[in-house]
Amino acid sequence: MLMPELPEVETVRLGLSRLIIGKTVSSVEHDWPKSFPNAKEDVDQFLIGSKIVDIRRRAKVLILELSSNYSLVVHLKMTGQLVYRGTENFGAGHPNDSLIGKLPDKSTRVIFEFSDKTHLFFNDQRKFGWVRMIPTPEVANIDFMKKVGPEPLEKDFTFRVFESRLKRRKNSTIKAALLDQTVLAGIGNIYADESLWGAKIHPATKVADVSVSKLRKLHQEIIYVLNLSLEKGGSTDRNYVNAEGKKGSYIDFARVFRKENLPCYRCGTVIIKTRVAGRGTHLCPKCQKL
DNA sequence: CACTTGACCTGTCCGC
DNA sequence: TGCGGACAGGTCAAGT
Repeated sequence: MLMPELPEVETVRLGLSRLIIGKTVSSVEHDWPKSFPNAKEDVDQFLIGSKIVDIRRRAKVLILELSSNYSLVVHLKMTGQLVYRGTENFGAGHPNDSLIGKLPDKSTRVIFEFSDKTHLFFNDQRKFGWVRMIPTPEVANIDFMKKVGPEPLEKDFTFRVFESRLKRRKNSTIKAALLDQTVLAGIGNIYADESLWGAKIHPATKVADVSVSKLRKLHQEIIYVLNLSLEKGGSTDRNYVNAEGKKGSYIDFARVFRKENLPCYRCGTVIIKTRVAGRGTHLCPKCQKL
């Protein structure tokens, strides 16, 4: 599956910003209620005929602001994709750097058509993701937005802030804490494993047992791996693609994620895969001791 | 309140 | 080849 985390969602945001800002929605089709739950009368009133005026991101959530003062709020969860197709390549085949062929396909849940006859497809194999319309001023009031932690790539994500947010999870494992979106925003399974390897911390270490020096290193590693991945257009593990349907390349630079049975880049010890916080977890048993 | 587990889904892979 | 079960892992609800 995919696992869109902060760098993947930000890559989609950048692509969509370039491709669809200023376009007017002319129609929408959807076949799975949970993928797009809004009532038809709201769609007709606040979506059809509205322009996309801005695209923002908070944590792993995308916010497509409409001229109607509503927003399309999108969570890709594990297998969601937002792919734009212009008229010139509508229904196009399968470029080498893409995972997507003709659209719509069997995982297409929502199709937005713009007034210039181009389309935005929301694909989601496992149907965990969703798109929903919310009045723009209310976006900040949804529960998730009120509870979500700081953005790790913003300047205000200092070590002090990180340390203070971790206090709420001092009895859980450091991996569970990194995955907790109320501690900090945007980390998922890939970047949790990658940053813990970088800081030489065993993922099952209790937060309270991680030394201050290792926490400092972890804070730096989180920022480092997220920036590196953003530079590489995110990670395509199985089916993440950007707004043009293209893959990201961070996975080629990954140091532990999906590296089980391969030598550790630092010490050559064989990387193992285990389970921590209910997730598949990759680590070097020599560099990352409990 | 802190923390863990199960549910939500579909597709793939592995062992028999 | 077919088939059952484990696994993939973001978030929320429900349970301890």
